[in-house]
Amino acid sequence: MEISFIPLDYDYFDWQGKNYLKIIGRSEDGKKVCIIDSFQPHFWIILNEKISEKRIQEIQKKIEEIKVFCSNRTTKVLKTQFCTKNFLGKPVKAIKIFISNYKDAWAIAEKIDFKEVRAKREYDLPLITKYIIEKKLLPLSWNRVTGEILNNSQEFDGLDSSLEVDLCLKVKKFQKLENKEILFNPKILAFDIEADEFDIGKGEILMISLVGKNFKKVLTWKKTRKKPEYVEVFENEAEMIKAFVNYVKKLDPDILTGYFSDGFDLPYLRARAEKNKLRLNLGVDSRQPNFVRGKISSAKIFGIVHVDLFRFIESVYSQYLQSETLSLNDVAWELLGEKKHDFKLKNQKTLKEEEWKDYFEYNLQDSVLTYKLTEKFWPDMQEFCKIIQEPLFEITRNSMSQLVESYILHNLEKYDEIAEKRPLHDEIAKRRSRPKYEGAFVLQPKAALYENLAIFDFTSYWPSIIVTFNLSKSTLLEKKEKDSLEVDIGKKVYFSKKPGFFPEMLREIIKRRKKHKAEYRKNENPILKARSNAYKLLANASYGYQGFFGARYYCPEASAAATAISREFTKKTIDKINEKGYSVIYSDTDSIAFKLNGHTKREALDLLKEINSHLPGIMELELEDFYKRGIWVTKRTGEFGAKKKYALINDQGKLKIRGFETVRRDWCNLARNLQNQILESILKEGNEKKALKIVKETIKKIKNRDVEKEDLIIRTQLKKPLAEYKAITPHVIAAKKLKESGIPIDAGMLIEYYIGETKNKKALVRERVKLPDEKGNYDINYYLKNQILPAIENIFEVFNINVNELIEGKKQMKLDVF
DNA sequence: GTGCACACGGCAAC
DNA sequence: TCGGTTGCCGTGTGCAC
Repeated sequence: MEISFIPLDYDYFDWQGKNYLKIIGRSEDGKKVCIIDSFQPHFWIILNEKISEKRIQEIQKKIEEIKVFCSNRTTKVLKTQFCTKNFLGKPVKAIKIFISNYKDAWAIAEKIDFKEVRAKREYDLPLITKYIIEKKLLPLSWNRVTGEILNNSQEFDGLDSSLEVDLCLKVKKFQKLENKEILFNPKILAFDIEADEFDIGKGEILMISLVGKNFKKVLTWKKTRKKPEYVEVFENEAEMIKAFVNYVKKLDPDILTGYFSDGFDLPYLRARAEKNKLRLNLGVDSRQPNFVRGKISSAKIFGIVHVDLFRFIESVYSQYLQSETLSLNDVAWELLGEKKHDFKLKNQKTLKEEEWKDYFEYNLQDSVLTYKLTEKFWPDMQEFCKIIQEPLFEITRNSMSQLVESYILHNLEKYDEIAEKRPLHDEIAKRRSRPKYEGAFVLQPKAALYENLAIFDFTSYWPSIIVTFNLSKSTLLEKKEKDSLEVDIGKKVYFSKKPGFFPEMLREIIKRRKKHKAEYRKNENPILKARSNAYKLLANASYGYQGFFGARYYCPEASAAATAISREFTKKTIDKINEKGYSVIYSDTDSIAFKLNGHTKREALDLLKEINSHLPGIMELELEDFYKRGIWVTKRTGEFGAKKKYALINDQGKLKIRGFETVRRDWCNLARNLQNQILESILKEGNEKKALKIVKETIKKIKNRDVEKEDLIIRTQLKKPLAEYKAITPHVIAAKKLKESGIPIDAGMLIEYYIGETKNKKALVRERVKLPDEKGNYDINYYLKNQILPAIENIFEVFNINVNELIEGKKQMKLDVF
């Protein structure tokens, strides 16, 4: 039997003491297929260089006799092979050790104890990763698979008959179908639950919505007289949960998707199924979801890829979103232009008959949004999966640094490298306590309103430095060598000029990103965009990876060298721009803003060309944009210009605002909106007159108590459990108030409050905190002095105007007089 | 009691 | 365990005077 097959979900099992893979995917004609493949795992030991051939053979012979007994099985070494490989860029003598069961690789490695063994490696890779690297059955890629159909076979203890699939094949061989792009549209099913208690399992699940292509359903046990046609009513919670499982099985999706379903929906379903003595047998082998431990446990369902879209967005895309929170509502609004339905959750017992309809609608809409967002992110997930070569389940949950690491592991073969090991507990502790290294350069600006500006920035600064200067763990030298690169990072460090695999991989990533970006420009489709973007994200994360304490290829010297080199280039470039008759105003890391001083744009572009002709390697400076005006302000404390705070307007009238309160979510909308208007007015008009008028109107509005409460609410995130706070700040007080009113408080919650008026005018801010629902007058003085003033004071200072006087009314009187 | 410096905490820039 | 450092600024806190 021969089929075209695309792998979606990977799992493994033991049979007769050996490892087998069971991989679920689809055939070209849409059948759900499970293929079973054998796998002969191995790991490596690396030997000292001066070892004799005879001694190597002795060691091999002794290793081949090793056996371990654990968990009711015996695992043995099957064979060994002597090889010359590379490790951290250097040739090494190594022995490849094949074993019968990979789960015991660790135990076998522990039994190997010869003084000639320098290191043991690759016993700590996940089995599925190891399998994919070895056999190259890549996720989401089409393969021609030849095999034997298993139909009620005794082999593998009758595994095939327990699987709900159309076809089960025991693999003989397979081959990647190159140059054949069969379009694969996964069947997506989105779900969302509503429960009457927020704590997992504490209340009952009231309803479950399911949305697929041409499918919309809300399952409930609540009996209401009038209900929308998509609502299906069951006798009780247990029957509803059973129906949910049955629908999932019947609809047979490739992807079951939820929004924070790892942390809420699936754990809740599990808890309620247990309570009702039901099995949540969602897997194609009828297993229940497996909760893989982690900071948030990941719910894995065999044969259906459970995607928690929130986690993918959080780890991979959040930095590119404008949304102030990653709530479904905010993200859907930004990406789809749609919102959740307006519905204020309250206790179901007090819900009126007609309100249930709204509740059903609300529940359905959450699944609709999750479904649409998953469709929208599908190209991105797919491209990441293909590029990183890890299964979709892992891709959608791993952090960027893990994705970088997976990419490395799946590409080591080209360099004949043995993989480095993961750091263990003690090593991590040591790395975490390392002193910080110096970061990038930030130029102190002079506060003023400037006209006719340009900004240059370095293209992919960190990756281009790492590639150009060959900075990595494997190229770091112990001591100075002939023709090595010397970098001062507080002490002298040296890097080899012989290209290392990490910088070379990064070079390849950047090359591909360029290629796919060009392709996308010719043919704008979502797949090409996602592909180009995935390479970009991967390149950008590589700098952080080397400085990350959990990395296999951790190298703080490389990170510190990269920042040292960046400071040098940025400063040199600033000098050069100044020398050519321009005036540099500001610079942060990889960008430089300067005044044209009467030069034309053409001349500025010529300067850019000239600078580029002297930059080494793949380093490149590019034009970010030309700007009509820009404003920099002073810090509130001291008279120096503030860094990381500026606003610009380009020739097309588009604003670019950085660092100001306008873009910070922990300021009330009143202050943010006002500041935004002020900046826009000043940048557009070129003076402060109109802006001043807006300020006066706003102050009047505040004093007259005409401001809506929504605009006064301050939102601050609770970053850790309440009890851990040393400083009792206003948002901590607000969180305590919430808790007292019966709302569960968790780290990560965005706490909302406003500042109310009290008799004691000098009370601490935290003593004036009120929750949004609490009645009371807002504190006029607080909003004027602590919100409005800080937001605009420094902007007007540029024009020598004292806003404080305006607020207190002195100047206002004078102005009124004239 | 007031003024100051500093720690804590959150969030942004890159 | 689950990228990094730089920087701003409000609020709280402890100390000097």
